[in-house]
Amino acid sequence: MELDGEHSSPHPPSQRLWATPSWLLNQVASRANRLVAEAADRPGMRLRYAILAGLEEFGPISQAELSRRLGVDRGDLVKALNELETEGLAARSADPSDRRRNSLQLTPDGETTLAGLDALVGSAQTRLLTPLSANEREQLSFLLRRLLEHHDGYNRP
Amino acid sequence: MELDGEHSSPHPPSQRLWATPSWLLNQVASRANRLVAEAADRPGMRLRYAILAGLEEFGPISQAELSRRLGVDRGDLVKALNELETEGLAARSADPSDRRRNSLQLTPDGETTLAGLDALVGSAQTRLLTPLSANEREQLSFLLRRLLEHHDGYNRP
DNA sequence: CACATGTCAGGATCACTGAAATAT
DNA sequence: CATATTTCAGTGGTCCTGACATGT
Repeated sequence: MELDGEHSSPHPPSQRLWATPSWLLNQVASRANRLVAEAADRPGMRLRYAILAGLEEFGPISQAELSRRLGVDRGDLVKALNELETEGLAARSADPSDRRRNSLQLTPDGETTLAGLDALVGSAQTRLLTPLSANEREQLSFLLRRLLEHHDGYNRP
Repeated sequence: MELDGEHSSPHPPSQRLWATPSWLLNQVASRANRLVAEAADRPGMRLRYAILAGLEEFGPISQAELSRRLGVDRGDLVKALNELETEGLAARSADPSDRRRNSLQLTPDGETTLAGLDALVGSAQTRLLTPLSANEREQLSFLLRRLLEHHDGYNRP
């Protein structure tokens, strides 16, 4: 017996979950991550892109500072930077003014890689936001930024 | 030397990341998860809550159907149900019309547990959405639901 | 036979904790 | 001494893949 009616109905999600923003956020974030992952078919793209973008934008910066501004864990940053450094996309050098710190910088190869990633990530965004109008996309980003500002960004105080 | 100016500036995030919705989504989802986790100081809360809420709402249902409607992995559902069953919050029984299926149901204990979780999760939501007006909260949920509907919900076709 | 279901094993990313060594 | 930075080891949750036995 097939009982078709039970599993052919396409969508009915849980009203309770449908009404809780944190659930919606996680579900949508999950879809977004899938889109980014399949655009650049390499793992760990989110963190890599964030680091490269941050390095380009913030110039020479220490790891702790970068960690705070990106809202990324310091330990995870270490691992990612090890990879990026061996691939020649980022460089660590000693900070003369504070010998605890590494001074991080983007390499030329890192710049070009970042440019390529920009395109990939951008295409994933447009695919993610397909059902929304330009106004609605701006609204969404605006609201998310407001939330992020309030629950301020840093991992470790 | 303190170099105060470098790490006392509160916020400056990356403009590039600040402009990509998928990044914002992940960051906000992360904050939301932290709030839920510390409201109910037990791990694995998101999945447990989703299952209990789904069971109450969908009545007797098979695991595969529940997995689809919640957008949750089938394998992870098995593990979580094992726990919920040993704790007496959910019950598996044989579906007479299709002997492959388990018929899942909430126990009375599961109902009361769900009610308690509702309060905890709810308080986490209000804390998450603090900076937004009622209108804006509805807007946010609306937009997220639209995105979720478009990139439809199911894990496995 | 093809297909659905429940189950299990394992990998990969991500967020997080705790601690150590070094420097301020 | 207290604090900050880098680094490492490890945990747990979520997502995903592949496989298997069982039933339709």
